[in-house]
Amino acid sequence: MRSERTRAALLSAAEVVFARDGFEASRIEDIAAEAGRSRGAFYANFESKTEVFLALRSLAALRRARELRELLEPIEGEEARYEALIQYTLEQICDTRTLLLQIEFKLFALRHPGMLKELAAKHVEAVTEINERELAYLFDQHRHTVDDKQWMGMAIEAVLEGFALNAMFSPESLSLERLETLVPELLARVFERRR
Amino acid sequence: MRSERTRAALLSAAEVVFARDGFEASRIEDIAAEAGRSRGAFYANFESKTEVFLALRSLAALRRARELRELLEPIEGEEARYEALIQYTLEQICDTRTLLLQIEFKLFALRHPGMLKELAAKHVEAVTEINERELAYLFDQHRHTVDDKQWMGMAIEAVLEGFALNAMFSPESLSLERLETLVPELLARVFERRR
Amino acid sequence: MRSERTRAALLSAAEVVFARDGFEASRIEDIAAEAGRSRGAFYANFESKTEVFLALRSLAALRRARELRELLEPIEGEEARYEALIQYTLEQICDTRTLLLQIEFKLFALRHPGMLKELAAKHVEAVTEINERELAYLFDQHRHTVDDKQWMGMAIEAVLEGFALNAMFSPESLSLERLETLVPELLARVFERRR
Amino acid sequence: MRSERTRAALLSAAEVVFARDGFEASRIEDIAAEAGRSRGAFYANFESKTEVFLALRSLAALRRARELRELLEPIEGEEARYEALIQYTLEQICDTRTLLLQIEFKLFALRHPGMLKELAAKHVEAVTEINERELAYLFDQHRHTVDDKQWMGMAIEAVLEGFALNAMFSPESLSLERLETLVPELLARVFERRR
DNA sequence: TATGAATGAGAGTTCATTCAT
DNA sequence: AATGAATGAACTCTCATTCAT
Repeated sequence: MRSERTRAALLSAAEVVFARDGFEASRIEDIAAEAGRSRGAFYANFESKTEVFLALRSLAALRRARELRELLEPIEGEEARYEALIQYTLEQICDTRTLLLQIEFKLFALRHPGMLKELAAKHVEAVTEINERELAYLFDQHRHTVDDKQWMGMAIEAVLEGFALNAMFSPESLSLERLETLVPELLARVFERRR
Repeated sequence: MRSERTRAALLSAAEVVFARDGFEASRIEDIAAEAGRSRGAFYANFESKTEVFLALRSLAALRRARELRELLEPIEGEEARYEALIQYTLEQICDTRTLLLQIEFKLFALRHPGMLKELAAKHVEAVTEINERELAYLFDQHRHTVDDKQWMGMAIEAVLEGFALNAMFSPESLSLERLETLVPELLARVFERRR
Repeated sequence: MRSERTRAALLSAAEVVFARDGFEASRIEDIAAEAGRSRGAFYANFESKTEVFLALRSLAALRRARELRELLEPIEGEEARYEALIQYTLEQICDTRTLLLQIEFKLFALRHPGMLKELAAKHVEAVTEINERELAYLFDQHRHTVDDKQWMGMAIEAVLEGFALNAMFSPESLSLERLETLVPELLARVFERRR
Repeated sequence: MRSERTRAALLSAAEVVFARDGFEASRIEDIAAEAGRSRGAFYANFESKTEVFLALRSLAALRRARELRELLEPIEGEEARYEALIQYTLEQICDTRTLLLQIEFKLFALRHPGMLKELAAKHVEAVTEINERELAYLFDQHRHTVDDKQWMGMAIEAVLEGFALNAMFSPESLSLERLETLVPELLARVFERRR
């Protein structure tokens, strides 16, 4: 269907523009232009600026779940899987667009108290579900409760977002090499692993 | 002088409003109202929204340096000082307003490429200077270079900002108690300390 | 196309408002209202107040050239043509809107030194081109150089603008009848004609 | 008195600023600064922006009358006086500030219909009075009525203003030398003199 | 479904004017 | 009389959204 492709193009464009300019400063016109479409096409596919922004988040969660599954499924052995997971997480730090969008998303939620509870719940659920479904077998089932998985997921995001933001802000101080040794160490602490 | 008080009131109000609404969504009118002043008073004291925002950052850096000095000066013994420093840093995570403002500031810099280099340099310098002047004697002088102090400072900010943002976003997942044990552990890693 | 009509309506309205209120005192809102459109329609068609103002000038020059051609083409004989030209020029003095706009335009140029050179050059070129193309055959080709045509064109404008402004200011002192005898005499001097 | 000097300084500054920027675009702050005074000093001496602007006109008329008297009184012989008068008038074309201010004044009057009648009457009266008192004996008393003197005065202003404006706008087309031959010729026509 | 002209609320900013000092 | 901080109305311009096509 024509509109399916248009919708996808707009979402993709929105991702670029929101990450680049921030939610507030992003203009519908720029998103439409980035997608090679018109303002009208935007409003034929989405209710509002807010709607696309939030739609983007759901997609990102789905994408991450799929990526993780595809990555870990073929790997044998808990240790190897753990290594792959850490590696994947570390790589995420380079996906600045997604991380920036995620920071933006959380700031947005914070600034719209009416939506905060719902947005946070949905987000945490998505994160935890990934952990639960994709990663459950990585952990000693007795050591980690559902509750553990929740805060661990959020803690990983906290580390990723914090370092991504600051590395973008001052690549001189936080070089990629530094991150490559530092971030895995911190993540290991979160997972309560000794390396 | 009247204007001295007005300027201070406006800065204080700007801090509240910028943290609450974000830089882009903040309206001069709201800042003025929060300060009990008029829009005109704002423009008599500041060139633009951007100017106050950046002025706020300089003040925050100064404030942090002063606080740290006042905290550590009277404390005797390296270990006690380190404990106090970690404690102070942990407490900062509760100063959500300042942390939110700092995230906002870094996003702002990222989105104004023309200013990024300068803003980042100034910020890193401030952070490093704090480390240099206030914290130098805390560390084994031979183990840490100036370069170390730079990235360590930024890494601490990364951790603080990441966790502050996510704790605000989802206090259910990242409760204060959790942070109180987790964050010091991570900071210890950054300082390469065993606890 | 809708926008074609809107643009024309806005230009027409701008002419009225600029002449009535002056460039500086003219409000976009008034121009839009005069055209029966909204402020937004204005900015969809023009970059700024300045842009419309200058666009108006180009149009006026074109209009004048066309009017002159249409007037003089069908007339046979140099003397008859000269009479018609003087008549046309005299009639222009009643087109107070255009003259007021022209004064306003020259003041604008004077007060924007960065644009002055360019605006003046373009204006003089337009005036001279009219003289060159439409009026060349009216003059003894050996007596008038291109340079002559330049200053003559500007001198005519000087007389028209000066008298139009003062006649509007004080119609009691400078009545239309007075102008009808005085202005042609002065123009004759400019053209170095005896009547 | 202190305030006398302040008032004079402000008037003088206003002349500069109004001529340079036009009435609408002129800012009280600029006038005060040009006079080395504060906004408050301005409002201690004048009611409003409009008031100074109009006050300036009265002063200019007085100044011109005095200048003319001082110029012509010592000259013997009608012909010599006429020459001096023409010379004086021609020189006025170089006093662009005054002429610009005069154009601005007439435009202002035109755009404030409520004041137009009164302003025009006062202005024409001033011009005519100069002619009447200072210049009466220059003319053949039987040839020129009061009415004549009125329109002649205004016609001279029309020529001066028109040429001054256009010479400033495009000095390339209307050079000072050209004006020096052209303007006296036109003025002679106005005075119905053969040269 | 898609276009893009048009809307209009609302933003940042300016500045004539007021007023406490 | 003079200062200059403060006011607030009014301005230009932006942009999410609507709507005729």
